[in-house]
Amino acid sequence: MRWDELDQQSCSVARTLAVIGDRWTLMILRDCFLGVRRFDVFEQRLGITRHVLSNRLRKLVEYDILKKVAYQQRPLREEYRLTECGLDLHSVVLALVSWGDKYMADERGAPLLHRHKACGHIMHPVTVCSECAEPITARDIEVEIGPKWIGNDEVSI
Amino acid sequence: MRWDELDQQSCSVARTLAVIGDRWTLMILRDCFLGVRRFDVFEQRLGITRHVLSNRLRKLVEYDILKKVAYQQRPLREEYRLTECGLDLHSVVLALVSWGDKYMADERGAPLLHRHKACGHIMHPVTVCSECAEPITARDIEVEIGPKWIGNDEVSI
DNA sequence: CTTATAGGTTCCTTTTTAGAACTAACAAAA
DNA sequence: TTTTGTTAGTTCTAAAAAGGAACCTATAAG
Repeated sequence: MRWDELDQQSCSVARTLAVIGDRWTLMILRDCFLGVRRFDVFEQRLGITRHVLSNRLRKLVEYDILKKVAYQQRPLREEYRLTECGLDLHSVVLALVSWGDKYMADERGAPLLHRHKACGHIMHPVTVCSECAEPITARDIEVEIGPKWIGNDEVSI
Repeated sequence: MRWDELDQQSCSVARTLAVIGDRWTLMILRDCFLGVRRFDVFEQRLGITRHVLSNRLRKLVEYDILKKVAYQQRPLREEYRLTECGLDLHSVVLALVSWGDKYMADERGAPLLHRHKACGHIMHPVTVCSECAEPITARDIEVEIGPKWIGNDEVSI
C-alpha cells in the first residue's frame, strides 16, 4: 500500500496520518504552536529543505490545518497560521511532548515547560474520560465498531 | 538536516518523532493497541512491505516500545508486545484518533468507538491540566525554557 | 545598477520505499 | 522421504521521495 491510499481506510488514525503523519509535518506543526509563521523561519529552525517545506505547507493549507494570511502588499508576502482545525492538533503535539519528556529526556529534564495560564502552574497533559473525567490508560479502554459501520470488516481504530 | 540527526535536538517532539515519527510506525502502534502481535498479521492488515515492517519493528524493540516474546519453541516464534513505555503512547494514538474522528470522518461518523471500562460509557479523550484538571486548548498554554536549559538557545517544545 | 529579502521552483544526487522473490527452521501430509 | 505449509524474516531491483544547491520573481534600499 502506498501513502496516497491511506486516507481511504476506515480508520481515523490512518486518515489523520495521511495528512500529518510524517516527521517534517509534525515538526512544522510543533513550530506553529511555538508561534512560527514564515517560510524562512521554518526553514532555518528546522533545517528542512525548501522543496519539502513548500510541499508540506501546501498540504497543510489544502487540508485547512494552516491558512495563508497576507501580512504585507507590494511585494505580496504571506505567512502561515493555524486554523481552528489546526489548533485542535495541540493535543497530539502535547501528547508527543509529554511522552518525549518522560522517556527521551536527558539529565537536564524537559527542555520546555508548559504553564497553564488559567491556574498559573507548570503542568503536563493528562488524558481523561469525557464522561467520568477519570484519567485513562491503554488498559482502561475497550474498542467497539461504530453503529453505522456494521458489515464492514476493515474497520479499525 | 537528516532524520538520524533529529534525536540530538533539545526538543521532546523531535526526539519522540525520531523514534515513532513516521507513518508506518504509528500505524504499527495503532495495530498494537488493537491487539495485533505477529509479523504476518501486521503485514496483512497494513499492506506494508515486509522489509519496512521488519525495520520498524526492530527500531521499536531497540527503543523499548515493543518487546519480542517467544510464544512457541521449535521452531522459535516470537511476537511483539507493547512495553510499559509503549503503552504510554496510547495518549498519542488516542489524540490522533480523536482528531481524525472530528475532522476526517465521513457521514458514518467514527469507525470505532471507545468504551471506558471503569464507567461503562462511550468516551472520547479530553486533555486536561495535571494541576487544576481543567480542559486545555492551545491558547491556554504558555511555554517556558526549563531551568537547566538556560543559555541554550536551541531549545524548543 | 547592485544588493537584499521573502517565498518559492528547478535540477541533480542520494536515500528510502514498493514489490516480488528467496531463505531458514521446522511440522504435517502424501 | 519428498512435498507442501507456516512464520518470520532477508535480498534484489525499480520507483518515489528527500537532500542540497542553484535559480527565479517582485520589490525596496543604498
